[in-house]
Amino acid sequence: MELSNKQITVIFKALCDENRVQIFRILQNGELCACHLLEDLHLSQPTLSHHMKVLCDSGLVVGRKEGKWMHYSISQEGAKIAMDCLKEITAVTENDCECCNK
Amino acid sequence: MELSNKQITVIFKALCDENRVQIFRILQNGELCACHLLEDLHLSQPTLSHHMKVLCDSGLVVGRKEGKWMHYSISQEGAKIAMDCLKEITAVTENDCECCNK
DNA sequence: GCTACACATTGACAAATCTCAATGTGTATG
DNA sequence: CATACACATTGAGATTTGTCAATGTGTAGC
Repeated sequence: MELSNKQITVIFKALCDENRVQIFRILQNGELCACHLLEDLHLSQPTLSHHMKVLCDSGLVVGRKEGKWMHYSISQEGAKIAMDCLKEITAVTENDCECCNK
Repeated sequence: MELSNKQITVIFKALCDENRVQIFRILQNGELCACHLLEDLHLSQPTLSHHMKVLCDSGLVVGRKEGKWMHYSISQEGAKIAMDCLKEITAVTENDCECCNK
């Protein structure tokens, strides 16, 4: 699967904000609904909702609706895609540099 | 090694801009100096310099000065740290959710 | 249907980011 | 030392992002 540069930025934007990183740490204990996430974070409800959208767009988090509640959890499939993507984008072919004669 | 939320955001900011992702793709062929990177990108020299600073700050890219030239390359150590970090932050302990009785 | 609740969306503002022109810094070369 | 080159830094403008108050949407319970 070949991802575009744009798609890659969407994935890793999930980890470019301190509050979103903190959300990952909280979700590591398992699936949680938004109202419980809100208790652990110093954020307004609309701001949390915004961050959850960014996280879901990245594929690293998935939401599951159940009645009034939205349950969020870390996606292992999403994590694997991000992992593969990171591995692929940092892989090198170890060629020599044409401009430094090493 | 325990990274702070802030440190994690610095690492993954490297991959949050399309031009920077493209720089990774170019550097996959091996170390390159800034002037050659500039040839392959539709960016001004100051803008490239800005992006290279963001990349070096992330640890995913390292710069090596040689006379007038700065040679940039992907850091395998940095890549490993980012990989470990991604793995750690997306790991779950598989607890049940207290609010959905599943 | 009315009310309460959980969450999303909208709108507005502040802060951060991306970008480039201009300028600065350090290095080689004549 | 004067010039040219490679790159960094500064400053300014445009865009994007993070944030919250206000409002909208859908669901459950009475």
